[in-house]
Amino acid sequence: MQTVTKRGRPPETDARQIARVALGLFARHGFDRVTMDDIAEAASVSRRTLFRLFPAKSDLVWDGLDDVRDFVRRRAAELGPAGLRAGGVLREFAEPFLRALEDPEAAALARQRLRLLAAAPALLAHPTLREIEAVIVTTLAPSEPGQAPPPLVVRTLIAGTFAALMWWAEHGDGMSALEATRAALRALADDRDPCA
Amino acid sequence: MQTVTKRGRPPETDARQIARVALGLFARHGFDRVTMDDIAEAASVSRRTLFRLFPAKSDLVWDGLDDVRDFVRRRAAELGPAGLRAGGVLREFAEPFLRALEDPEAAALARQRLRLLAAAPALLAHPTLREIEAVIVTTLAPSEPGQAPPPLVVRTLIAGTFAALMWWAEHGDGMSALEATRAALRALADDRDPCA
DNA sequence: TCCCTTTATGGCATCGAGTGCCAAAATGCA
DNA sequence: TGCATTTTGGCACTCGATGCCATAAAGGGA
Repeated sequence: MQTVTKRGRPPETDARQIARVALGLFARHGFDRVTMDDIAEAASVSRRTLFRLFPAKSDLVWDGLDDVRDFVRRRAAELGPAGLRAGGVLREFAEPFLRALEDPEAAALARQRLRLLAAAPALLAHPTLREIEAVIVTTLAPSEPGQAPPPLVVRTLIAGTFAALMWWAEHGDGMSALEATRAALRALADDRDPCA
Repeated sequence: MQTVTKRGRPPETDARQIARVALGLFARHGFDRVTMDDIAEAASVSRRTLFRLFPAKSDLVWDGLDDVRDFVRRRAAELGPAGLRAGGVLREFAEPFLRALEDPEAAALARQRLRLLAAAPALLAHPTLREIEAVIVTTLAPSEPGQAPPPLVVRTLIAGTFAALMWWAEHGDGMSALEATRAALRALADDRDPCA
C-alpha cells in the first residue's frame, strides 16, 4: 500500500487543506460567487494545479467522499454477501454517519455542506458515488423475480437518502438527520397501512 | 389567458422545433459532443436567440417538462387537499405518464431522453421540478408529529422516482417503467416483512 | 403618415469552468 | 553527472452562459 520509495518531485500541496480553504470561501460568499481563480489565489496554488487536484469545482465540496467510500468498502468486506435489504443497507452504511450528526456542531457543518451540494446538483453523478453504489450492491440479496434488482434498489435508496438529507439541511430545523431520513423513507412505502 | 392583441415583432422561431433538432443531434452524437453553436446552426437560429429560448443546454432536454407541470397543476386542482400519501401521489401524478410508457415506441424515446438526463444531472435542480414539487405538496395530508412533513416526502419521492427511472433507462431492458418504479420504491420500505 | 411602444432577433464582448500541451522544478537512481 | 519520474505552473483554447446594445417587425395613437 505505502510507496516505499518515493521518486519524483514531492508534492508541495495539500488537497485537504485546499478543500478546507474553498469550503470557507463558499460558506462566506456562496458557491457560485467564488471562482476557481479565487480559490487558487487563497490557497496559494496555481489555477492549473488546482484543476489537477480537483477536476471539477464540485469536487471541492465532495472532498471527504473518498473516506466514505473507504468506510463502505471496509464495512462491505466485513459483511460479505449478507443478503441485506434496504433497511439493512441504511443501518449498516448510512447510520454510522447519521449518528455522528446527532452532535449539533457536526450537524451544523454537515448542513452547510449539504446546502452546497443542493446548489450544485451535478454532484449526484459523482463517479465515487457510483463506486459506493457498486460496493453496497454486493451485500444485497440476489435478485428475485418480481422484486427490484439490487442495483436498482441501491440507486433509488441513495437518491432518496440524499434528497432527504438535502431537504433536512435546508428545512430540517428541530429534527435530526437520522429522523428525517428514516421518516422520509418510511413515508415512501405508506400508501395506507400495509398490514391492514 | 390568450393574448388578444399580439403587439411587437412576431416570433420567427419555434422552440419545440429547435428542441427536436437538438434531441436529434444529441441522439446521434451524444450530449457532450454537440455544442450550442452546432444546435444554433442546425436550427438556423442565432446563438444568442438559442440561449434566450433555452437558458441552459439542459433545458433542451427538459423541453416538455412544462407540460408535465401543467398536467400536475390541473390534477392537483381537481384533487384539492386530498390527504394523499406517497402511494397516492404516485398513482395520481406519476402513473399517467408511466402507463404511457408501456408502449414500446414511447418507452424507447423516453429511455433515450432519460439517459441524457442521467448524463446531465444538473437537471434534477430544474426550477420547474421544484414547482411541480410544491404543487404536489398541497395534495398531501398535513404534517403529523413523528411523521415526515409533506415537503420532505414529496422531495424524497421525486428523487427516488427519477433515480429508478434513470436506472430503468440504462439497465431496465425487459421491464416496464411502472414496474421498475413500483418495485424500487416498495423495496425501500422492506427491511424485513413489516407485517410479521 | 410619423412616432412611440412592444417584442424578437442578432452581434459583440466578457466571464468562468474545464482541458491539452509543454516547459521548468525537484526528487531518486545509475 | 545524466536520466527517469513526478509535481507544478503557464499559456492557449474550447464551450457554456450572460450582459449590453443595435436593429427588425409588428401595433397603436396623434
